[in-house]
Amino acid sequence: MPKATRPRKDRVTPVPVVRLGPLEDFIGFHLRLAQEASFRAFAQRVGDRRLRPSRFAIMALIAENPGITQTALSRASARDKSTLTTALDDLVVRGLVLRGRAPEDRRSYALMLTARGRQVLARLMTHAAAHDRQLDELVGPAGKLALLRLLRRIIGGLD
Amino acid sequence: MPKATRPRKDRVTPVPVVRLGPLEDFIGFHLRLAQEASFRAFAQRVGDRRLRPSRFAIMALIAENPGITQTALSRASARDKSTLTTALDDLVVRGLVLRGRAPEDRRSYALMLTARGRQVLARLMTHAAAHDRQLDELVGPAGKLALLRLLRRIIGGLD
DNA sequence: TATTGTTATACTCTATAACTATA
DNA sequence: TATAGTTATAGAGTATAACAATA
Repeated sequence: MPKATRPRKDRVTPVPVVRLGPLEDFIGFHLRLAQEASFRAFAQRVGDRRLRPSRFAIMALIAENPGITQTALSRASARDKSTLTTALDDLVVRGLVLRGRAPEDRRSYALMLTARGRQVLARLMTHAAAHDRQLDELVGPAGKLALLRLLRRIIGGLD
Repeated sequence: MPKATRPRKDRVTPVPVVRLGPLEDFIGFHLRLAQEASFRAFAQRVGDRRLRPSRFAIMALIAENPGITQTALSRASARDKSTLTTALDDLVVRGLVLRGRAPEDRRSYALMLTARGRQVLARLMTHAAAHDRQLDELVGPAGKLALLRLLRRIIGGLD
């Protein structure tokens, strides 16, 4: 370990950090950094650039709610319906999602996963589970429950 | 209230909700929703589309670390340096940030706020404080401490 | 050789408004 | 009139790679 003998730089501050000032105590700032870090770690785990967390969430929601309409899905994922159109176009073209017409209301679509979509989702789900286990380990079992509870309060309270 | 007499639709499920399935327990999914909700609420509070949370964070970090370089700032905000270039170009053009050459290393810039930048930041800071108070109320005083601690673990653990 | 910052480029995500087709 | 979804369009945000200046 040759690095062990490297002389430390003289510093006024103990570490070469940036002072956060008021940001230090802002929940919003930390939410952004944590979400960003989580996003990156998940994307890196999956590898495929075209299967990012947002696509994973869409597919998971369709799998859990077969026949869901695009509008319902857009509400659940907090996105405008036009945003969903683009994402679903991509998933349909790639043979992962099926847009079936809903017979009872011919304005809307009934979304479903294809067989291939279910396979891909299963693979993503193992990555997501592993990713979430990594997060669990960082915060501990009690921390996970507390964190989810606190995040849900924020999500529900800022409607 | 004429709606009071509207007959309820027969539903198998008690409310027209979307089932989250495994997402229900994923930290990453809730981080995204919470960050999104917080982002929106802050942006709405500020009004100005060109002063979003990311710009606010940049300005706050410069104010707290006058003379900071772009690279140091990019690390603190977890963005590539090329991303910072664009954002700083905008802030400089608008007269909020000053790029001064650092005499000791002429490759880098020493960033500072202009007088106008300090004024704008002060205004943003009051919005941010109000926004954070709103979040505080949602999670409670003990919840805030717990939440910050948990988020820091995630941020620090996913390097 | 390595680092700071810029530029060129491209891709994703997002939303608004106007549109269509149905209801 | 109202709703589901599409399209056209635009704007942020992000990153990679190649580059010039400096160390």
